[in-house]
Amino acid sequence: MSEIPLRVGELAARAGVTVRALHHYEEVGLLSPSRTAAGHRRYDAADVERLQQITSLRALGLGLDGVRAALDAPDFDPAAVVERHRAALDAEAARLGALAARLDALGRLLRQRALTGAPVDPDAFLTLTKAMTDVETHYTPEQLQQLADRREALGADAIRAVEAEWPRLFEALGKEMDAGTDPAAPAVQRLVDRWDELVGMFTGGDPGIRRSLGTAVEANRDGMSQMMGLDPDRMQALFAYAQDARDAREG
Amino acid sequence: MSEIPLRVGELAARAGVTVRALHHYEEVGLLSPSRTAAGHRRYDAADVERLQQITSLRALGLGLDGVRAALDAPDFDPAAVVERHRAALDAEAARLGALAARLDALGRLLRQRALTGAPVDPDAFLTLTKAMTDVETHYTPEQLQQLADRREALGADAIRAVEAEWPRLFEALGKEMDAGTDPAAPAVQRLVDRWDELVGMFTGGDPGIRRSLGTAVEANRDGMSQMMGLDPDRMQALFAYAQDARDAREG
DNA sequence: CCTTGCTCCTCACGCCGCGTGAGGTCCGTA
DNA sequence: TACGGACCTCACGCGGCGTGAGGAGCAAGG
Repeated sequence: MSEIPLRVGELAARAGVTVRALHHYEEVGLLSPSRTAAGHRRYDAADVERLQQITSLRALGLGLDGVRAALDAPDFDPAAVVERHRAALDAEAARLGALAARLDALGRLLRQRALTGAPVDPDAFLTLTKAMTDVETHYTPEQLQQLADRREALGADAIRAVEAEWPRLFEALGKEMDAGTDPAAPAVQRLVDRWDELVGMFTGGDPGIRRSLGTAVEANRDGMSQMMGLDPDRMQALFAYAQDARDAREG
Repeated sequence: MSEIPLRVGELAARAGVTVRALHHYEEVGLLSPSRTAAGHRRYDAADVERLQQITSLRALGLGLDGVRAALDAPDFDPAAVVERHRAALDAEAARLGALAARLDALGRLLRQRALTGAPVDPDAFLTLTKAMTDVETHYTPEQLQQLADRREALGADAIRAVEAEWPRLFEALGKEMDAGTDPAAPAVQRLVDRWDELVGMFTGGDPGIRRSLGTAVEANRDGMSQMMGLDPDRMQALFAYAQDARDAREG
């Protein structure tokens, strides 16, 4: 525990910061050590303590301005600082969460295409990505939040199960359609019921979200078919067939 | 749906980006429109499409380098890009989470001091902050993660309840100590049992974490007493009294 | 044809928290 | 006195634009 003032390198090593950072703190007027005659910096005990405070506040994620405010302002409300900063953190976390959601969705789509053997070349990737961001524009921020909540509530396993089921469902329904089965037939009805059930898991039964989903599909058939790994025309036909089945059910 | 090439301002408005951004994309070689004789930029349909791809990829959180890689590299693996980027996002989220945990802990301490009427002047704030970061150095990253998990498992309400209980517990135990009650007395035993119970909620019963907590307290009595809103000497005395009670229980 | 008012152009600095040299000086020890 | 290491001061770089400054093009009205 030497009491003699420290030189930059020594202080840097002890405090776990770089020499450059110490220089920088001095440049911005955060920490101003005394100098020797030759101009070498000397950090005394007070400087060391101030540096510790600086690093502590920095560890909270405060910017150097915030640190200066906390250290130099005589009137400053710690609780308010913590709260404001916490709010900023939350906002940032939300932003990251949104990005993560997008990436996850994209990852799901890529996995799906891998499952169905669809090509995943760069072009498809770009189309897919664009389709995804397009779709987002059809939901309000609140709805997107609801969707995220819904996914979290369902859990990753359930989502993966649904992902795996979709292509099979499409294929099965496509076979019935190709075979010319009556949309009112029980086999078709079961498939379409399951379809609606899966969609229901996704929408959480919210009619607003359902409507938005509808308009999103309407507005971007090509993108949606990309997302489903189907040919646009075939998707169109499948949707119509499923709608016939629903009409037959109700009427 | 005009098919004529767009001017910067128009494209910017439609695509939801700024003119400066379009200039920038051109500077870094991402999007190079043709020019009129006078040097004004003209964006044709291909340029518009490329911009859409750029904004889509940017919306995933990719940097401009990443965007260029995705758009210009003929061989590039979408899944790998998504996965790598997702991993980076997770790391960032973890960093934010750590910050949030620190801020929450600090917020708890500030609330606690407000409860007990202890002063929350800037100095106390700084000491507190420093004590917190000091304490962290006594835990391994794994242990810190465990503690975070534990807090999440307990939930905010339980934590708040515990927070409110601590000062009362200290006060009650302090009264017994001041009154000279035998540490083996049932009243004291009950209080110390509750003490250990609360600590157990925090540590999750992990002996490693308990040891680290012990060394942290040992190493920084002043800081810890700050965190508890007690005088260091009184904290010391309370700890000794509680230990006497534990010894009496076992022996 | 000229003016007006808008859009466009090209520099070029600023931000945030340092990292990373380059080129030169000082310090402690042999 | 010589040497190796620690120190010094510039000064640019990063990422993704924001924000002027200062000037020229463009469509429409007078």
